[in-house]
Amino acid sequence: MGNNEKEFVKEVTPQNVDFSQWYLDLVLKTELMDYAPVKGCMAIRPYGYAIWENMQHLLDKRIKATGHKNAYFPVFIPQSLLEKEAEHVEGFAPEVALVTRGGNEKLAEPLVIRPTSEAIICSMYAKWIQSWRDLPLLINQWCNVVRWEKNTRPFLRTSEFLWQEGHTVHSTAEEAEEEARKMLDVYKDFVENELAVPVISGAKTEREKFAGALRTYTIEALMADGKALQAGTSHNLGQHFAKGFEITFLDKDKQLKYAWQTSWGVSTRLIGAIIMVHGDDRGLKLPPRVAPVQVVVVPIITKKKREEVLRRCRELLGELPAEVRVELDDREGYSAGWKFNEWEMKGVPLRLEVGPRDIEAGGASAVRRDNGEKSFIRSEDIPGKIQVLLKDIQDNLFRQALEFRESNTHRVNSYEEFQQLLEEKKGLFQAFWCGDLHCEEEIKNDTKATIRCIPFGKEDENGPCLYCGREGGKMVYLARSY
RNA sequence: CGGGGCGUGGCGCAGCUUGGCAGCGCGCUUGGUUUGGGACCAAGAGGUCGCGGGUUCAAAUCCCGCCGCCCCGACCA
Repeated sequence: MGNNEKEFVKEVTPQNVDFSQWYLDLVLKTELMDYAPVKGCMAIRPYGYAIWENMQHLLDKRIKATGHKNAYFPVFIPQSLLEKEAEHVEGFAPEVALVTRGGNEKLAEPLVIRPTSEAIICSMYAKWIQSWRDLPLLINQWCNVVRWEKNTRPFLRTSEFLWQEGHTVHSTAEEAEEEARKMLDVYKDFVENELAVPVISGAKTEREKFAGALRTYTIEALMADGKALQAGTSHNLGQHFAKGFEITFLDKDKQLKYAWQTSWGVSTRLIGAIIMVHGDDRGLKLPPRVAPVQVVVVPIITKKKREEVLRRCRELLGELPAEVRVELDDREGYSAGWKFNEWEMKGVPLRLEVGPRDIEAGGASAVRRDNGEKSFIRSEDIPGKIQVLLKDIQDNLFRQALEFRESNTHRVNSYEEFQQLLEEKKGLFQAFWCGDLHCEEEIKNDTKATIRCIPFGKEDENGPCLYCGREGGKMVYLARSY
């Protein structure tokens, strides 16, 4: 190990110098993305897309395991459809992209490029649902959406992004509520166990909820710079859209009723979360479960032992369990040291070094990305040990992120204390809030911090409102956020 | 949309004040020597200086306009 971190990573700004620049340097240098010629749009490069594909696979399994089926709806939404739910159109109007021409002809009605698909999907659901027997209807879609953003950042906020959106219809309010909560739990399980990102789940305030929803639930994560990130949302839409789109069904009691709905989504933003939760000055640290390359084998080639080393490396690939994503870096012209730094920057969880000395000793050297620990593994132990190490790295990343979050969560009792700590320490803040919109807005105006969520399981804890001091306030988490 | 900063080979920058052959480092290509924490030598390739006007014998450099990107705010997955 060298004595100076900077020797290892060139051209990536250190986090403590400029976190934002660190992030931007990293996404470009590691070839996760590149800027495209359209404002706020990016090309997701193969290395970045591979992370998304792994995430898709793992989440899609969970979505299907909870009874949902995938489908696809059009990217174009007739403008009039978007306008059928008042709050919804008001919320999204400022950021819709509109198509007014098709070929050489002006369109009779402009088409909105979907910012989210409630409108187009509800218009279809209205046709598909007549009876209680048609319910629940549980559909998910993987697609792109477009929101004309002013302030964009790779993965965190882009004009176009990839996501999944679930849209379900139920016959009772209770069932819709249960669904919205269940899918939030699915997200929490997915994000914590696959991405190793700890999240706090809870409800959004009225002010922060989705345009058109009855209630919005959220999972919130804390980034390494002390800012919070909304990592996923699940909405109980109530009957708002059902009424706007005439989604009705004849119930068992022979009454015609409006249906109850939910929608829920996570996006490529989660890639940003992985970067900002786990990364360090040497680059990305990808959780093994979603890393495109879990193990990189780096041959230490010397002139005399060149063929022997390469042969042993190729053998090793065949000995590893088939499910391990492994890559042999046998590129010529790059020194071993250069490759070490490159793969560390790209966040590969585990590196196996195979050189003459390792072969001599009957094994390979393993180096973990999460903590830099180096160990020698005998050849016969490699297949089993690799799996153990990857599991341990995954767990360790989660543990470290959780510890970071806990040591950066502060309980505050006064507004002055809150404002002071917010400047000094950043992070998440626990406090009480009376529920008044006025207090919520004043806090935001004063501090730039928002109420991230009203956490589940803390309903019994009550106290004086952070802002107005009124007793009986609910426990909330506050933070500055992305 | 307001405030600030920046646009010069792929990347990072110098040159601009005081107009006069478009440079440096890294990367890239080829050949050779190397390879246990970002190797070395040699020979090469690569630029409408963000875009459009203007001033001038002459513009990366001066003037006007526009565009893009980044940072900080208002709005948001």
